[in-house]
Amino acid sequence: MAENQEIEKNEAKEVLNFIEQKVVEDLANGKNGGKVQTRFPPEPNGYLHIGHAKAICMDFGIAKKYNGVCNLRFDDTNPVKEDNEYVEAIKEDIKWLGFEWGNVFYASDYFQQLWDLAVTLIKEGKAYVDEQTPEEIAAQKGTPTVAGTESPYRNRPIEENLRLFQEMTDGKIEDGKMVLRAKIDMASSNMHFRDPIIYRIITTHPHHRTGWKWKVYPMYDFAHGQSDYFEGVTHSLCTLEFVPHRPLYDLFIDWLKEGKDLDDNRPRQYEFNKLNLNYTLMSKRNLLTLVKEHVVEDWDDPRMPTICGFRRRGYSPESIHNFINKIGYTTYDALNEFSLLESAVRDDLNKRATRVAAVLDPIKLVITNYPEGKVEELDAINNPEDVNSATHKVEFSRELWIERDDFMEDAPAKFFRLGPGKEVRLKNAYIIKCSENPAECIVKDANGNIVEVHAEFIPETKTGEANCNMKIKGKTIHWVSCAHAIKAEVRLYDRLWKVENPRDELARIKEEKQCEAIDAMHEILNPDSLKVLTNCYVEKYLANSKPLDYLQFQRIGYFTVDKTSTADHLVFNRTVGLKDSWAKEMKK
RNA sequence: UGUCCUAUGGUGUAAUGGUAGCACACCGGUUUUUGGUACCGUUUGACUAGGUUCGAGUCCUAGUAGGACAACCA
Repeated sequence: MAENQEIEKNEAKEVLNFIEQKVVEDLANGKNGGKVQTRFPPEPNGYLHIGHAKAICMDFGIAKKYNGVCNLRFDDTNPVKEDNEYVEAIKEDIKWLGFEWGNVFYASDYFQQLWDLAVTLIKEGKAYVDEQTPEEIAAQKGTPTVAGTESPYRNRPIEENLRLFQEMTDGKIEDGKMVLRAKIDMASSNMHFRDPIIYRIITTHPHHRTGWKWKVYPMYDFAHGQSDYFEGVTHSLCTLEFVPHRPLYDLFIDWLKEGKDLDDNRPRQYEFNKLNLNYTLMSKRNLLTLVKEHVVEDWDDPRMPTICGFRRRGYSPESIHNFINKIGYTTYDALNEFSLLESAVRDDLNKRATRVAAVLDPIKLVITNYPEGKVEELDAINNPEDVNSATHKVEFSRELWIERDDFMEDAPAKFFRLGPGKEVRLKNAYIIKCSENPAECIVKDANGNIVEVHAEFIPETKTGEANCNMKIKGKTIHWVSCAHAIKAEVRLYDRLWKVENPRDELARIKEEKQCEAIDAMHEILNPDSLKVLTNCYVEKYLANSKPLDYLQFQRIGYFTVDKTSTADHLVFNRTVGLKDSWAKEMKK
């Protein structure tokens, strides 16, 4: 009893990550009037990946848990790269993960406010129009260890700045000829303070929402923090690389408030570590390259680390949540093992996947003492993990397909499947036995390849009947009836990259060979990331399966139906293999 | 030769100055009509050196190692 209480106590003791602890603390102190508001701020220039899922679980999770609101805000300040296609895809992925946003906002909602502030800053002598080339500006920026130098345009008259910025806004200035810069400190140890560019001219691309209205667009750093402020965000959560941006956001808000009431409830930014997964390349830029260069089929290729890729691969949202919960949030730049994600998806799918029979590499098994033409309908449990599981029917007959791997002519001692003199149980059916004499149980073609296996069944061992629990040395193997099974295509996916840390490796190769990203990628791409099997047989029950159904091909792995699957041509994707201690044993 | 951040088993992560736990991975075993699942068990850890303290993984200092920051990207 005392022990049970102790266990309950331990379970009740919830571990809060450092950001949750801050939120709890703020709530306890009555900060922000007890309000919690977060936001998820993607740029609509690509699809969401599992790294975003970590941020989504944080942003939406905090709001949900502490009775707050999480808004979706598209940081759409660069019309050159952004598109509405991505807006819709991002919404779909967030919904699939199971989260609901409060409002949908866009940084472009604030273009006027931001522009007004820019004009105010010019009037206050805090911003100036620079006419130098990007190269000149970059050269003057200095380096992290060497102070920058001031632009010759830094101290031009306010009236002139005002006039030029207006001309930029009116589309009278060519793209790239001028920018608006904040006047801060060219010698700052924080590079972001070295007179950051806050507005640039873009006249050649329409914005996905504002069309051709604007000719000047705010830079991210001038839009992001203020957008949070405009919306009333209380906890502005982001990844570690934005730590040095935080003081800049704070400064802009000070300027916005004209120095008044600076000790306010402004958004407080907290930074956590982003997700790094081994054997996985995460950056949107690189993922875009894979799509554009047709290395993968599309953003939702099941080998992609995108949310839609994992979805098509057969991952459940819950498995992704569980994985994110397990890796946690810290300020340490970690590299997580992919096997942890795989264990999360196996764990979830074990509870929910429907068990079916599929033979991926078929060899014919003839039950020589089973009557020709006879068919029995047997019961197969959908999920043994579920005590209330339904069942479905499977047909048994004289000729079956079994897995080629499940028969060996000369087997090692620990091989408990079929072979001369060996007996196994056919799942949900009978115990069968091969003759001791290889000539009686093996049929070979002219090249010596085994093309058919013969065995006899023991009638009274039918599952559910008196002797069904008869002890035998062999294991239980799966099968499908030749006359009833459906031919199918099965796609076996494996990791896309050969190396554990493709990000670093890619950088190294590019540096060494001075080549393009795509060329470097080809050196570390796993040539076996996709194997298409076209000669597979699945049980008839699968004729009615639908894309994204969670399935377990018994003894093989978890699978789902691909979106390209049709009644005439079934296509299955392998989500993840079952743990295979036999394969491990064989490697020794 | 800057600023900021980080350092706990192989990997990731707990503890909030008081017995270093957990998960994954690994290895071994039990159960099993999935060589799956479940269950049990073994091995494995505080970057280094000082300091504060009755007591330091935790606080301080220095060193070491790693990361972030120099796009008219976000």
